[in-house]
Amino acid sequence: MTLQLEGWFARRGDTPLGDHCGIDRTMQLVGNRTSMLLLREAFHGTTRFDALHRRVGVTEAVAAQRLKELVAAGVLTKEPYREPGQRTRHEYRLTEAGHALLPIVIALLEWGGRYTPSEFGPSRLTHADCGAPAHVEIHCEAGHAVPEEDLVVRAPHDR
Amino acid sequence: MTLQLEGWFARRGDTPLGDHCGIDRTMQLVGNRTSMLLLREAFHGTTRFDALHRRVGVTEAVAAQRLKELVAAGVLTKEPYREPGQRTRHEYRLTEAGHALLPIVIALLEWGGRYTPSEFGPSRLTHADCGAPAHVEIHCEAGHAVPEEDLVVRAPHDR
DNA sequence: ATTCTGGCTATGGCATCCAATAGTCAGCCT
DNA sequence: AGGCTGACTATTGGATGCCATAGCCAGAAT
Repeated sequence: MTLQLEGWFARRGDTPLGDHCGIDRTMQLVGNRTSMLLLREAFHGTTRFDALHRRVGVTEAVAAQRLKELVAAGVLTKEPYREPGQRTRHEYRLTEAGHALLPIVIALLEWGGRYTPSEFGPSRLTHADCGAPAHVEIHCEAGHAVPEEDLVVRAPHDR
Repeated sequence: MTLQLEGWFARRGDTPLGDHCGIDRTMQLVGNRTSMLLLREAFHGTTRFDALHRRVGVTEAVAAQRLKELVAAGVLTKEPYREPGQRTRHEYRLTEAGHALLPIVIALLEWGGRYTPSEFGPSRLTHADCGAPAHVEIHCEAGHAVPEEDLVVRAPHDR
């Protein structure tokens, strides 16, 4: 009913993992509501400060602060651009590391849609090519869907 | 380079989504470091208060508070049990909704392992049945892996 | 009867997150 | 020249998250 642990994960005592755990490090970087919602907007294609802060529904001060952190964390870039006849502005775009956050964002979206009540239904995810419903899943490189009890977590450099 | 939006998502102005967004609701329930780490331990099979608070590395007061919230959110249950010759204790176990958080937790783990520096390497995930490396992916029900640009997000009850 | 352990609760304080309000600055528009 | 807009910065204040320390209570062990 739970994961299978290997390496020293399996026989550790009560010592906390602390920064050795990727979950912890990820949560410290992007584990707050505003950052996740800003990332949602970035995945929706929103690039400008004004739209970002408005669509997330947060004050400008907070949006500016979180965006600065996300740029520092390397998940967004702030790049100058100019539309013809406009002055130079900046746009926020996902880096490769930022794009790699998609499974987290979609997993949050799916879980919320399924397990938290809302007067509106959940968003539906589909594959553009074939139209079939899409979901976040754990898959192995041999192509199998991996259920929780078949997932092995091996601690780094085994000892 | 971004998601494909359908329904009113595609043509909304600058109105914030607020609680209509599952990401937001999920973050409000479990979007903090301690809750995620407690969930990590739950997936590792840890059920007792003492072990949970020690292995997460958080004070008892905070652990008690977060566990209470997780139970209230319906992702953990607190059930009495007794070992022979021991007094009644309580164990914290994942509910079905709790187990459904696994993709979020694993996605956080994978991203942290790949994009945040650590003196130790990342944890390795494998499929117990075939031994192949495993990852969190977005898949459609027809069996295709869905890249970001082919993922369609349709707003609830299209209008 | 006293001690010990597991599982908490209580208190105080510091830090972070957020809202609300106000102000700044650059440059286009009139 | 003055106003407007986009993109911020600054300040105040409240709520939440966390730590550290201390205390409480039930029931087994002694």
